[in-house]
Amino acid sequence: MGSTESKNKFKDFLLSQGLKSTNQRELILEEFLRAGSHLSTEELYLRLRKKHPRIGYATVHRSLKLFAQCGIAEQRHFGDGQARYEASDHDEHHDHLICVSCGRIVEFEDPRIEALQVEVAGEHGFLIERHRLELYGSCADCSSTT
Amino acid sequence: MGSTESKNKFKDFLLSQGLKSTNQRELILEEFLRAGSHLSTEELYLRLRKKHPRIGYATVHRSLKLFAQCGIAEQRHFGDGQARYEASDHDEHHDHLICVSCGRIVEFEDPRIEALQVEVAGEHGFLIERHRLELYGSCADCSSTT
DNA sequence: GTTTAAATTGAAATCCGTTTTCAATTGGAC
DNA sequence: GTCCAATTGAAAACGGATTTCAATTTAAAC
Repeated sequence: MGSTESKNKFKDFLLSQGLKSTNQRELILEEFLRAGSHLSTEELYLRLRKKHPRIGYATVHRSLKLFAQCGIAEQRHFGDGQARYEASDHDEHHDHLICVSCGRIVEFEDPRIEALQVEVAGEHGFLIERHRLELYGSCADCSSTT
Repeated sequence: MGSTESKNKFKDFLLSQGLKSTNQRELILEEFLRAGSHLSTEELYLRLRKKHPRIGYATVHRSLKLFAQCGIAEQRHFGDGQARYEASDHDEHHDHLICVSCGRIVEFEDPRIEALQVEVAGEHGFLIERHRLELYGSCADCSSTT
């Protein structure tokens, strides 16, 4: 999903919900899209504050929740105790590789794993809605320097 | 890992770490092993308090952490914001199916998925230490009643 | 059994990320 | 411009996890 597309989708969402388009929401969305994925609320807030010191943490928090509701962002938890958000790309689902040493996060997808998940769930009578697959380990850089 | 085995392992662990074997720790471990898996600290604490009103939440919390350190328990997070603990079974790793409707948690394992994980990680230069795979959906009971 | 030093306990306080409150401000329909 | 509802930011509240600390218990030494 492109940057313009996300912005339009968000505007449509605001309209459809009777919500207002504000300067803060535009600034926050722009920085969110620019900043790359997997940012925590805190990180996005700090980035924004550099240029726009009058934006409050609560507004960043609320905006990220709106982005998630509207479908242009997704909330993730990688076990470090804080929520992270990434821009959605509805065409392609993906999972994550997380380097336990440097924190690098790499996205991947594998249809074979997805298929097996459905199969295994079926064997237990489950109908899958969503899943979470995270692989924790060392990335190439961190493995070589040990 | 049997109940007696876990108790012995915990005693050895306490000795090796210069920690003390106490009445509370024994009671908490017994209830933990009896209660079945995926309990939160709160849940275990409430169960214990029925028979032993003088046991404090902090002690339950600290004991669970010790169980995890010693290897007879593992901490899990299923996205409801609180940690859960399950008795370890070091022979057999497993993942989880979680029913989003009734909260039922079913364990499963699939070597084919595990193998693919290693393969995919390798393609990205990662060496996997551990992973987390959770499938969220409706269990048979909940699917049929809708 | 008594003494003693160190570990443990439980209640309460603290931490820390998330979420809510509320008075002041802003958006946008009219 | 007027008006009402939505929004904002600072601060407070929240909730689970963790720590503090004085009192207690453990178990090793005597």
